[in-house]
Amino acid sequence: MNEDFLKPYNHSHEKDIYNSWEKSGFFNPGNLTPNSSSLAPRPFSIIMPPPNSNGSLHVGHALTITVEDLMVRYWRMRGAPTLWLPGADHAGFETQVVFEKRLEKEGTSRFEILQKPNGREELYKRIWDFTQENKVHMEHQIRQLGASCDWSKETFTLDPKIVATVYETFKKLYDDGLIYRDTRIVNWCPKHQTTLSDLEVKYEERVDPLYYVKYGPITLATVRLETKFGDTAIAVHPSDARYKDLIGTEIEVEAIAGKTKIKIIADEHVDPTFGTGAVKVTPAHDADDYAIWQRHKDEIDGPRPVIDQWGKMSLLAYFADNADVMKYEGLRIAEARKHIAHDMQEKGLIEKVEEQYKHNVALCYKCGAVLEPRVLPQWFIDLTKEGVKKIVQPAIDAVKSKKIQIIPEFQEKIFLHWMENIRDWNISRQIVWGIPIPAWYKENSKLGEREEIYIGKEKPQDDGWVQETDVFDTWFSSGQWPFATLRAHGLEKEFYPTSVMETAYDILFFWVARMIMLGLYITGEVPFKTVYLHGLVRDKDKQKMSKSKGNVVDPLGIVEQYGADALRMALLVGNSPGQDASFDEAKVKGYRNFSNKLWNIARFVLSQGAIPNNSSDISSEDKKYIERMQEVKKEVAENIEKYRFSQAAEIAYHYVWHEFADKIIEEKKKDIIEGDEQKGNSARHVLYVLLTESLKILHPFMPFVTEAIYTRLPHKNAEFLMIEEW
RNA sequence: GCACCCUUAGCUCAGUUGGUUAGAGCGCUUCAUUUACACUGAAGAGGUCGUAGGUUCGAAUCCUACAGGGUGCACCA
Repeated sequence: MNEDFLKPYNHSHEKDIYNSWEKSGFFNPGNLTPNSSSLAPRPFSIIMPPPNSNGSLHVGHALTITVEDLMVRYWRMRGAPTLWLPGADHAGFETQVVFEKRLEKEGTSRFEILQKPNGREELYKRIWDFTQENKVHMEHQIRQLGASCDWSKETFTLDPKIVATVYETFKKLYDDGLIYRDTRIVNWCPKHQTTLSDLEVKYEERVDPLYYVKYGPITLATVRLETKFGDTAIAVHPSDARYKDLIGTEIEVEAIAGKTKIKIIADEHVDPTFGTGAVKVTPAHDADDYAIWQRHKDEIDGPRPVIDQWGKMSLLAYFADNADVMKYEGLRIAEARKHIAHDMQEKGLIEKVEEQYKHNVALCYKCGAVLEPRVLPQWFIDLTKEGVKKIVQPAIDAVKSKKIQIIPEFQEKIFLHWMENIRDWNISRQIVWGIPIPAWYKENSKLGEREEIYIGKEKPQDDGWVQETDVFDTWFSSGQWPFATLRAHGLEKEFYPTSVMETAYDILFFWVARMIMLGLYITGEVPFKTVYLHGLVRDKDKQKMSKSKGNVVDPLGIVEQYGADALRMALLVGNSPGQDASFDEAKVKGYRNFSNKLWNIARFVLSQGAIPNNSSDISSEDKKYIERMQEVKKEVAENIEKYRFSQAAEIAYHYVWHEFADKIIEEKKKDIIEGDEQKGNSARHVLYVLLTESLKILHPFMPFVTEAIYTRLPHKNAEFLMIEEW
């Protein structure tokens, strides 16, 4: 036995194999020569979802890499010009949150740094360095998983060419009247001091007291006592008999602030069955109330903010002279609410309290802070203006007409439902880490008025222009990723639209929907023909992996222990699209054993003397074995092409272990030992053929061990199994 | 509130145009014992495919209702 063909199979040479692949240049489609199976090669391309450059890869990334590499290796062997373009995402808000945690540990904060002269530049530079470190680390990890992606095309979302494309898109949207800067009530995270899009809001059920507050002749129910200082009206349903006579009048109210007057208005959106059927209207701190004000602008005052950007009471503007109110100044919301409740109860202004009132609270999806709605000028993409469904409708049509196929199919309904109810997209973020919005405006407007705007990086000639300091929502740039990356490398013509977008279902709206909309808007074509959505990888007990639970599986630790091949198989088998999977190390171990099984098959077959071309004298029995193998190969190919990866992997696995190894080898062993020369040679031939074909069949799933064996074959068609003809 | 997904072996899950004895990994039982491979082989136990109806010659698979688990969207103070 060859000295380097030792048992058991040692996966520690995976790195060497990867290096030789990468050095060969065959990850780059420009270096591939079409093989004979590719009579009419259609390009196959995948843009890798760029991992966030703010940490390490998790098992979900490993699944992404596995599934994509499987397709890429398969199509490469089929002779298609195959491009897999890797990248990394600066991941604006998310990265800044991670970095701010680090600053917290250092005993400082982003706000402290921003106070310094050039603080913004310093902070940006530090986060830049942080992401570049992570990026290098992640690239290394992606290699360890065996990803046959074209590193020469690697792209970062902040590369100058990408930023230039993002600016062009923004300008075009603006020129088409699809971008506006306007004052709206938006989601504000008081911890991280930025607005968030509607998608970045998570709702959580909380139990809070519901206060029934006396407003003169009316009693109304509210949780948010502390916003009462920003009330500008009371609203009731127009047909509510209880309040009919009061509608349109001003009532006098005894309150903490002393005697005040407040107007009663009628609005269809008030539910007469809730509470007392009357609702206080606080346009500055509630989205619904803001909407009510917009419908009654002529009758009542607009937003009267009494809570500041840090979530503290800010009453100076309206109550400077009122000591009874000013004593709450600077208190946090929760604290203020308690004090106010106490004081109002003392004054007999609270009729009753429903202590166990269940309601949903809006939280920041990333840090869990309670969001405070605020009225602020922000940049929006108009996705709803009547007759301007320039962006949304083509995306809906593309999916409905199956120009884009979504796998699994049920996700299509979820996609369409969201798209059909889409709202305008707030793309401005008040953070430093991101692509600056290239705009200037004149600060001469009041709430609700449009101001003069100039789009461009350079300051306009005349005076009075203020530069925008907001940056884009990360998803605005990553939403352009397929065409932006291909353009940056001059590959749009050859590879756009891409073949498959493979990612987790939890970013269907965040990312996939935006890519479809922006891709169609800019290029007129879909960005990809198929969307394959994999499920989330949970831990052994079906729990979501998280650092705080301490159940995060490090995929690279698994790779070190069992090999990337084993991890890949474990992630693939039993995994179906759109369905969450749980990660079990025992399963990985099982497929590690399979690597060893394959290795030993090869050791045996090669030790018998490999006969590759035996044109004559193959027994009819052996011919059947080859035919059977061809069937299996076809089945595996069909399943891969239909995106049934689990099936494909299982068929390949079952064939190689339980048919080839367990049955055929045992049979042929007898022929070699007991049979005559002809029978023996026929057996040697069929074993060698089945071995080489098994290597091909398994290569997309288990690239390392198959390549390691291929290297040791006495007869080869190609330099690498990776570029063998399927 | 609306929608979607899941419910199959002890555990985690496959099972895609409805069709013979329902599969995989791990676990379990018995046997084999130095073999290409113990990271092994052979044999086996274990399933009313959530419940109740329906369609059909035939249902884990299609339809309806219900129950339990989960997710998304919306949200009325």
